[in-house]
Amino acid sequence: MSTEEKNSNKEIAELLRKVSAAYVLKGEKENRFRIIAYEKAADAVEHLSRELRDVWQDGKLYKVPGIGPGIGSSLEEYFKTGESRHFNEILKGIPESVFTLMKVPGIGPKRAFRLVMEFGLTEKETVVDDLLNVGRANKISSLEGFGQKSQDDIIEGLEVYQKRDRLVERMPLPYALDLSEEVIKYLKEMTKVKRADALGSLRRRVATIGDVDIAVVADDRDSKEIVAHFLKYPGLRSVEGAGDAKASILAAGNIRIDLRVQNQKSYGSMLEYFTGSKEHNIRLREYALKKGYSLSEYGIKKVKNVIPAQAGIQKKNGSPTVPDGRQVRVGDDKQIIEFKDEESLYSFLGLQYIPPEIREGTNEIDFAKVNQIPHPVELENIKGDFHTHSSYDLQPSHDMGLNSYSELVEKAKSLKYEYIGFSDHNPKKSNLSDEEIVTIMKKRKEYIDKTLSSSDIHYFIGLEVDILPSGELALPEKAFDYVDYLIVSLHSSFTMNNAEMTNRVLKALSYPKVKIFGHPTARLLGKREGVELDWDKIFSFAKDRHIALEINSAPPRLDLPDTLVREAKEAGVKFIINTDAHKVDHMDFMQYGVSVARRGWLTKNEVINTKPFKEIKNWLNKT
DNA sequence: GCCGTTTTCGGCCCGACTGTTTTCAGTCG
Repeated sequence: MSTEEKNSNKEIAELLRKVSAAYVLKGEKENRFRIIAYEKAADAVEHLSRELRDVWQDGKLYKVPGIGPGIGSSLEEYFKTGESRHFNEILKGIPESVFTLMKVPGIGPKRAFRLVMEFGLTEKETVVDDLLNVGRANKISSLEGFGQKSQDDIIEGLEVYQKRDRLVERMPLPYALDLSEEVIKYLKEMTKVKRADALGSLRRRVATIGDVDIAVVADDRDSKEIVAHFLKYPGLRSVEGAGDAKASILAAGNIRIDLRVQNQKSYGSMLEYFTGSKEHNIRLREYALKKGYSLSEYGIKKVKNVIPAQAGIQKKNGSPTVPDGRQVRVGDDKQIIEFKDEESLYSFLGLQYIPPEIREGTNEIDFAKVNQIPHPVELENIKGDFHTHSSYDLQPSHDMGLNSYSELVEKAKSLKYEYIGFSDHNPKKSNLSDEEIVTIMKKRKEYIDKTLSSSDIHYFIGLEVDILPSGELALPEKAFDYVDYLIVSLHSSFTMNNAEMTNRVLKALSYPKVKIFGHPTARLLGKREGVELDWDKIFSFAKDRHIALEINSAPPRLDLPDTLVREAKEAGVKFIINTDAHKVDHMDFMQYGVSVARRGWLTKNEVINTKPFKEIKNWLNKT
């Protein structure tokens, strides 16, 4: 994960943050908004779903929000020549070791610069150790503006950094959800806990989770007791910090868990605020400010002339209801308006309710203003699963499943599905002749049809076929007669360049009966980055040929990633949400794929396996 | 330095905590 290739988005975001920090050092006051601008640009680059360099080459650099003429021209120069004179000028005189120290908790740009300069710690490789030595020799506390406590905190921060350096992995969503449910269950052992929710990235169902945020509703007077209970959580490894109404601990695996206790009256604002994302909150506050409201985790304050939103506004706390469109002088009314749920908060601001999954600060607020937030697909809409692996032995190229076709069918029935598709891996090509493979496939079809002849659920016979490096399929075409559909996916040779990989995939998608592109980026969360593809080409091909992009629900995959899902949706592509189950229990993973779809703004209309059996048959026959 | 169904100029999110402080600076989420 620590790849910092030249011109990667990660590297560029880091560069922009360095420039931002440099402006802090040059003068935080006069550069205040420039600093924010660079930070915003860095965020935007970091969250981009494709390489900024490619965006630049497509001539769309200035379409990236946060990149304007100033930063943009510097970046162009950087792409062309490998450096930017402007960035160099700003960064001049700031040793690299300063930026290393800034990664230590509790050390920001100013302290980092000060410490590096005071003690001459210009070696980037050793600066953490060097500063630790200086601190242990009791030399920091005598600096002006530092004291004993500062020195202790810095030493502690350095030690944490050293330990945590290699452990900053984020965990896949499903594991974090399990952990949060366990903690919530533990908290609810106390009857004074009226309600507990997992917030933050967990509630937004982000594919990987850094730390677990949990909020609790309780009376104010009970909060201390609840915090104390939390600090006795059996999975606790250490206490990071604890106050009256909040605390954070490290659980096994160095997972940070934050707890906050709040009363019911203002819980809506709390939920919104700690659900985030940070970008969503900033945009929501900017939007509120334009309407004359200041937003915080406690509620809303009026700050100036108020033009209320169109939809009738009900003021809480006895404030007068303001008729539509009338401008009202509120003066210095500092009263805070509280919201017990999020619906009333968004509605107060004249916004449609925004589901947590899409609160990412893209353009959800613009959509909510005009009531255009689509109704997201739900788990209950799913009518079948097309990616399941059975224990039928067709000498497959990869892992077999653990359960029989009949058992998969039973599970599908228990999930109230209308249909199920079987997609074992293709027979291993290197061990078998084409004729042998055809025979195996024929026998398999006969076996399935015989075994399930009296089944009261519809089934489809499919196969998951490897895309060979050449783009050919690892299945002879004569065997296609024995399947209803094919899933094609990448299982090897992941490191081709973009153009080669794109051609490879397009060729694979051109074969008859190919209806699904399985786990399209082939990423493995925390282990392997996704492949490079020209997504525009893939999307338009898939759309024209009625090929569905898979959203693979398996916890380590969650692939296609949500940002690409949204782009594909805008390109008119259809999707299918599958589990890639290798045993019946895995079929319960469907909820995670649905979360990815929701984060990609999908409604059920764009998800093929929400359609009834008849439509599925039509789709399978479309070419 | 960026940005605009209230602006091409005049704005730019909000609050907590902590420490070294006589009113604030730095860091964090």
